[in-house]
Amino acid sequence: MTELSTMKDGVANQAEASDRVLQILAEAGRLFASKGFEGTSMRDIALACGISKSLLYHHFSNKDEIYARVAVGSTLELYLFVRDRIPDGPPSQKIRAFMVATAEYFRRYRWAWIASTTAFWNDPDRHRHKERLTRRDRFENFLRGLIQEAIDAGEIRKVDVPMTGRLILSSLNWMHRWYNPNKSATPEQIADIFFDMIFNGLRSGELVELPTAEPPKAGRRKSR
Amino acid sequence: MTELSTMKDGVANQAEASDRVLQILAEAGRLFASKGFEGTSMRDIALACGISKSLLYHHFSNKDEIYARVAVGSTLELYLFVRDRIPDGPPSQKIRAFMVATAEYFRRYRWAWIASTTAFWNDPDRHRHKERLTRRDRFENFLRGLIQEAIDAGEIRKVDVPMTGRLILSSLNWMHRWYNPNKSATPEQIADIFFDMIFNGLRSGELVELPTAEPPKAGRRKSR
DNA sequence: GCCGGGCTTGACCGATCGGTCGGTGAAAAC
DNA sequence: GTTTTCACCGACCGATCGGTCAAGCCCGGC
Repeated sequence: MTELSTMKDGVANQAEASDRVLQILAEAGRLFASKGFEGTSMRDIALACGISKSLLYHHFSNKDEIYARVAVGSTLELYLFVRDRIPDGPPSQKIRAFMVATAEYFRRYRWAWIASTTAFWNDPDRHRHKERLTRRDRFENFLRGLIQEAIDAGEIRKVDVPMTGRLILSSLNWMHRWYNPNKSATPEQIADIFFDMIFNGLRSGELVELPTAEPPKAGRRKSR
Repeated sequence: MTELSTMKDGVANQAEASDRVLQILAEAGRLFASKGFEGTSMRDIALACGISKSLLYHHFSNKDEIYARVAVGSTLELYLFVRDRIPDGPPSQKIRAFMVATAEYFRRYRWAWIASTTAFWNDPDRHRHKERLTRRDRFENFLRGLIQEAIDAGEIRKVDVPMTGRLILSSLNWMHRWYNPNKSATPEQIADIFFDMIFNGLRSGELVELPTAEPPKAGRRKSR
């Protein structure tokens, strides 16, 4: 039921869906995330929802559509979710906000996130696969824009932009494999730690402001 | 056939296996990696090998055993493979070597790597799951040891060791999702770039040697 | 009363799943 | 020359897969 409520208020294009549909999407997402698409049967989903298998076909035309609503339907939302949480300010802090917002999305829509980032990454459905890539590209290009912005502003050095984006996204995308909601920090805190490590580096040594650089931002390190 | 030869000379505990067994493991690994465990049928594997389905059961007792030989059987080897490629020298360079060696393993045993890091990550088989976790822990603890070593030597600042390990492994573990063998750099080169980003940081600014630090190592950045 | 229309169901379908079985043919062992 | 061994195959099994269908159930409007 917690899945249900968090999904309702977050994923915009599913706002008008009935409770039953939201329940099915929540349970299906959880199952897809834990057992994969092929490993999850329609009977499994029906059993988890406490309904008959036939009812699934009353609300959805087939298994693919359920998956599409779970995984594909929320990929666009990720971009919108994150974009709306980027504050005005120095570009490097926008990157930090990008990472924290992505982590928040992961925490709130965990099963949909896992299903969309792990299962079906080589989708046999050509059209849907293409659409997912388009949405994914929009999300990644947004990050690359922030990185380029930070380079232009002189806040980060002239690194390879796509490669930097991949490093940042890797740290976030892999989180679901080791994150334990009962232990350690929140996803947002973890994203903040990763930003610090990637931005400031692990290396010991004094950091000295460049004369041309903008005024110092929050969270700067002065070595140990 | 290339899969076959690379697998034969690399994965030690499969050295005595017949060509047919190696062929099955290679094709099965490729299929598991692209379609997942549940999404790959025994008929698929047999067809890919150009043999009958019955022959699979002549060489393996069941589908699980094939998966175990593909994924679990090579996880220990990853640790040994990487350990043997860590040179003597400054701890930070050991970390770099760790990343490069892991990337080399990824390049050479790509399908086994993908199968072991993606499919079946919540294994219904309790015993095998536990064994995989043990092997995985050994690999990760080895990295954490290197990180602690670098901290003790004063080469990297006092960061959270497990979290640092997760950041480094994330960058490597996610590589299979975007790496294109026909384009861009080799996995080893990518690992080197990631090490530079994580070790030196993205941040602009002059780095000044600490007086107590050891003599400079290769690859140091002197700002932009 | 009763009637129409969504929500819900169990029985059922053809296809495919992992796995088994008896048998073949050729080389190795005796 | 006979027997044993072994890689290999086609036919087949029960179970489960995704999906269909006709028929009930429930409930507000008449």
